Amino acid sequence: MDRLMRTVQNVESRSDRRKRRNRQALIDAGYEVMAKKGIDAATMSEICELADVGLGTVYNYFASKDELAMYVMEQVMERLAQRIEAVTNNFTDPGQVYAFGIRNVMKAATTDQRWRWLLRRSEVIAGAMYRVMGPYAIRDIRQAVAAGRYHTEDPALAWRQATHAIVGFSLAVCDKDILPGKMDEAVVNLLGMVGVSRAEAWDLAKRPCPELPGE
Amino acid sequence: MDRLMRTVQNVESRSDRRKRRNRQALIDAGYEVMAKKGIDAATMSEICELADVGLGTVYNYFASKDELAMYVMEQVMERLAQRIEAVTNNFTDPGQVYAFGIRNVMKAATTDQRWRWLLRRSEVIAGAMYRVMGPYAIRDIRQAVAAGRYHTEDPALAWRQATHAIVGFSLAVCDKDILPGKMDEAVVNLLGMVGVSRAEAWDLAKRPCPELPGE
DNA sequence: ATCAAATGTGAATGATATTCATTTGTCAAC
DNA sequence: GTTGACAAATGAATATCATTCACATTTGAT
Repeated sequence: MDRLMRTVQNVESRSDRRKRRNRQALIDAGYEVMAKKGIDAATMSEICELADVGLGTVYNYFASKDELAMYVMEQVMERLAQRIEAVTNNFTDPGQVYAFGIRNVMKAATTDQRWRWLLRRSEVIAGAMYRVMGPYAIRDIRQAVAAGRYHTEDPALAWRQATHAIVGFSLAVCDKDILPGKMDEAVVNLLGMVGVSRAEAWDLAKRPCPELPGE
Repeated sequence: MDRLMRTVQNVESRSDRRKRRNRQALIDAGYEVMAKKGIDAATMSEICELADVGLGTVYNYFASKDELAMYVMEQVMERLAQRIEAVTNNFTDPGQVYAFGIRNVMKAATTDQRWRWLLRRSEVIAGAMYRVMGPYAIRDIRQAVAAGRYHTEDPALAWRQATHAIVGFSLAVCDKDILPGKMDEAVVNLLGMVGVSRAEAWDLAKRPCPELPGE
């Protein structure tokens, strides 16, 4: 009865709390270890050790190592999306919001040491980026289209392609196949994908870029 | 002495022939098995079995399973690139060559059952696509820029981003997250990335698409 | 025919994701 | 406060491969 009450009233029991703690601890530990050694080299042992749970426990929360990796990526994306959102909230030019967003995703991906290893599993990180940041990005594209700044029929499609292109660029920068200075042009290319003319895109990419709030 | 002669005269000895056969048999078997089960699920055992060589032999030719996978991908790309080249040779409109190329890469990636599993390792397939098809694609972009049809400062950068965007699109189609009918628009987006206006891009994407020669 | 070098071989190794039989913790009911 | 049934945690044991390596075979110059 009590349990039912809690469920109905959405009150968290002790075990619910522990479950939430464990789950989060595993994601955090996963992030820590995967960022340090890469997804493949990260062992479940080390992750469980760091999360301070038994080796078998992780499988009560995630079906596989890959699923854990996916949730790790999603958390990384969610946090970045919210930091970007905090800044673009005040923007007035609808064309600049998306442009600013992708600039910052690239900056994080190419600059932050912790991202580098995660990029090696492109399809996982691009998938997480699509799912988690998509709602923000697609909305931003849509608004810019409504304002007549962008021209694209299907913002979701453009975003899908953009996520992979962003990951590809970041990966190449990390591998030193592309100089980081190319970032502006990479942004211009991505803006071209949503129907912005080359000249306008360069204008957007060259504008000063406000700092993101700290983590 | 004889050996030296052969080397100098570029004549293949028996063992050279065997080596070439083995290497090729391993790549072919790798393609076969990886296409059937995916790169991760493909075992070296099964690949060696199919190639009819001992389990240890593969390591005389490739440093690791990942390196073998890379060569498998490169071969897939090389063959496709050459089939595309055979058709675009006769094109007169410099803007259409690259457009035709990416259309066909996407068609192969989304249609051919054998590609599907390979897409699951995006960064490997995108890397192979960049390296192997890059010389053709970058040349095509460059010529279209010279003709005033495309507008981009760095064709290599655009191609780098395009490879990942192509893989991302194809992956999403295989996962049924995007309808195959979206391909034209995906091509339009990619053309936007090389500075083609939306209207021109739609024109290019809608043109009839000659068939590729058979494999 | 003989030898040294190159190449092939697959049983053994090592690393680690995943499973599962047990133990431990939780909480509603009495 | 005790109990019992259920949920969750645990880590030793298992299973699966990639990779290695000691040895066998083939090659080709002499």
